[in-house]
Amino acid sequence: MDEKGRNLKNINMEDEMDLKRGPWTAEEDFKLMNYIATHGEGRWNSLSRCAGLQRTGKSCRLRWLNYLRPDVRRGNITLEEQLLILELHSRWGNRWSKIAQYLPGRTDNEIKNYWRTRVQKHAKQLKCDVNSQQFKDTMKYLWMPRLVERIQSASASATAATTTTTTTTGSATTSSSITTSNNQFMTYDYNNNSMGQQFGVVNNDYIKPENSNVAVSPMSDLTEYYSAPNPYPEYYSGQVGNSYYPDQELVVPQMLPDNYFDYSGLLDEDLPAMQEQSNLNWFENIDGTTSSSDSLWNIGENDEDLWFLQQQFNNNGNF
DNA sequence: AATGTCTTCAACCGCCGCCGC
DNA sequence: GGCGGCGGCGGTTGAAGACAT
Repeated sequence: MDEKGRNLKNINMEDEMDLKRGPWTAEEDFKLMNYIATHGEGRWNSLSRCAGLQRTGKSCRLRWLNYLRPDVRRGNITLEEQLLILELHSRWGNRWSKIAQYLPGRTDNEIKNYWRTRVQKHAKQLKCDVNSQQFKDTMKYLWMPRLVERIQSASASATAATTTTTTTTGSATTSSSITTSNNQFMTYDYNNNSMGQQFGVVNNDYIKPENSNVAVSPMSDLTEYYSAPNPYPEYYSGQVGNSYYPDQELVVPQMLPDNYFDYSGLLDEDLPAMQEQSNLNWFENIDGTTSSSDSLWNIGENDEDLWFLQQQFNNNGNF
């Protein structure tokens, strides 16, 4: 019986199938992990039977992919991840699995939950439809730039932070490049209020994305690579069993492979034309003063944020 | 402390596409 | 082409914990 009160729902059995539903027990988890460690994953229905689990194949698959996989990553969604989710959702909509491909260790289910609990909540509070153009603009012109600011703010206080802001005179292009501790990098174009195409993975010490005059050097700990405690850490550390990856210790990778991401599909060709540049000054407070980075709030996370969003939403609804 | 309400997220459901027969 | 099994995906649910009153 764990802290989540598992077993409580297991009283529901399908009459003729005798299949178990509800929360998984620790015993079931270990059966599933052991079986996959020995035989690998896939063929979920037969896997379930062979492993002695009275679960549907789907249930086994879901439990493995969303919870037991050694590389699954839980915990708070970081600012960078929030930014990425907002950006990718603006491109692809509710294609959670596709979005999840670009957030290593995050599951489609988790991203979907994040969207529903955080993003949709604010749409509701703003009394507008989450799919409305107005709310999309709010995200694009308010939420995302603020996130970028907050990321920069965090990086400014971090040792050896390398977030870079650059201004190109003449074209008035202002952009920011952010490199995260797990080697993701992304750029944000304030002119277009878009992350554009320039995000991917840093493969070496320095990177200068194409079409950008921003040189980015690696940074340390812009965001802590959050590695939530695995439910069965001793299992994956090799103390209990280690046959899933026979040749190596099972640990949650702290550094992802250089080619972990495949951003090849991220083309902007099909994106709608960028909207006209916002007249808003992102760095200006309601009272006209300029925000210091330190005082920037985690947009969307508290009442103050909501008040600000509502003010901007009401006053600049046409952006 | 008790109760009610809200939030979170693991798990389920139904649909769809793919594949082998 | 039809059928059934399976895996994958997005939508939804509901229990448990957090928070408010």
